[in-house]
Amino acid sequence: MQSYTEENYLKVIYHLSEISHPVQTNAIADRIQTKAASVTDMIKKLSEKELVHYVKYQGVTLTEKGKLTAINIVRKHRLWEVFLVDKLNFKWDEVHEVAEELEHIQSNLLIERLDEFLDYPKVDPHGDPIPDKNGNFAEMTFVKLSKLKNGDKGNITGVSEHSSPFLKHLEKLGLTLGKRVEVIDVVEFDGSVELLLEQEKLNISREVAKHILITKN
Amino acid sequence: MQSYTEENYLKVIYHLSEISHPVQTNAIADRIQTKAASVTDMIKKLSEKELVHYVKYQGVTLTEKGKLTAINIVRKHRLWEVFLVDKLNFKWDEVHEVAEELEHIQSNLLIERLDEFLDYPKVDPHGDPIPDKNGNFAEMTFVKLSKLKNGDKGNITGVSEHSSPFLKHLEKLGLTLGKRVEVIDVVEFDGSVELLLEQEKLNISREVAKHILITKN
DNA sequence: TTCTTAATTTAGACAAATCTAAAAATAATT
DNA sequence: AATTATTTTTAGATTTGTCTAAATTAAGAA
Ligand SMILES: [Mn+2]
Ligand SMILES: [Mn+2]
Ligand SMILES: [Mn+2]
Ligand SMILES: [Mn+2]
Repeated sequence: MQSYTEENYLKVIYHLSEISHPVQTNAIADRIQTKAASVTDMIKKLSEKELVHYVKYQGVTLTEKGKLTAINIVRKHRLWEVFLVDKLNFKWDEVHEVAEELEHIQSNLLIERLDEFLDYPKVDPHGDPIPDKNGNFAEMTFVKLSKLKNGDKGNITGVSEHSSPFLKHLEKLGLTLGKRVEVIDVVEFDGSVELLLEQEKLNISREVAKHILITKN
Repeated sequence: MQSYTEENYLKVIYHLSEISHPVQTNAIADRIQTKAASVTDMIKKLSEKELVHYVKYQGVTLTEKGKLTAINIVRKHRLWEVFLVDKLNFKWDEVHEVAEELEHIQSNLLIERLDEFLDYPKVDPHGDPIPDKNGNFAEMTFVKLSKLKNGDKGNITGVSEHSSPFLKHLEKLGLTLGKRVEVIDVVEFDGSVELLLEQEKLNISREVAKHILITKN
């Protein structure tokens, strides 16, 4: 059994592992809003417990045990987010903070029943895949909207930025999960994207386009 | 904002206040599974924050602020218990431990939405009243089954013991919330109670009868 | 390769919550 | 009222997670 804090470290290391191997001390410190010295202390503790593999001055990688623990926290986080949106009518920009707390509730029965109650959802409100109880993900294949060419079509199936301002912005533009879009033009000058959304023309900045994930078809 | 631990102390002091005024150090220590010395330390801290009124060697009472905080935790605890039973099919003896964790989740929006989702329940799975968001309880008027006389009739509307073995025992006997019972005889020898439950005769020990709460009618 | 900068770790301290053992205050008995 | 027993508080230590400041290592530039 891990503490609330240890769980947060494992989850952050898990997410950062998708970007760099091994995960560096400062990267963790930034994410967790703490100082590098604190991270080093915690890393040593996680290493003692064989949840991470640690090489001094190099960084950490999750052990199999650590990875499974982290994935389970991600599973809980995402299931709770689905619950908040589907059952309690939260907006997709309101769920993350609460899920950060709920993900630490310790009860396997609770999470299995919640999964069942939600009818075994495969993705969370931001399009992120929900691992099953064994830690297996359904493979997702999306591409950044900013990578699409003129004439490319597809559906919005995810976002790579979860901040409330960004999500609210998308909501206002009507760019929500499941919506079908077609790229009309990529403006050469600033990289902004002209697109067609339900018969309406729309222009979004390159910065926004980068964080919208599309499944082409 | 109070810590997880402070919240637990406030809740325990609140419950113990129904028994004794002021609440003594050892009573708290017993409930919270800690030592008297630790309780004294925490009491001082809560006193600093003006959540309790503390007189050395006498004990503590909740201030208005402390009482409201405690009631809010009780509200959350009981709403979560309703959720677990009504929506996730937990048994009434399985909810308490999980609710002990869920009650500390910090989000007013969450708890108001949960209340709405559950259709504003007035009592929890053990018959305990759920305070509204202002801390007001619906007045409950029940009497211990052990206090009933021959011929008295009423409905089971609560239990004063929440342990899993006790609740499972009641479940097995069919003595669940809402059931109508009639006292046929109170056995003089051991105080056990003969009662009628759905045309069936049933004998329960005095110890069990003490913890079943009845609304007479 | 040597110097400089950046990243990381160590050393020592601190706040929160707990504990044990000892001291002090209150309550109960003789 | 004096003695004994119980309850409560203090003193000092411990664990977890954090911090600042200083020392160390690694990486980058000249
Ligand atoms: Mn999230
Ligand atoms: Mn999400
Ligand atoms: Mn309970
Ligand atoms: Mn209850």
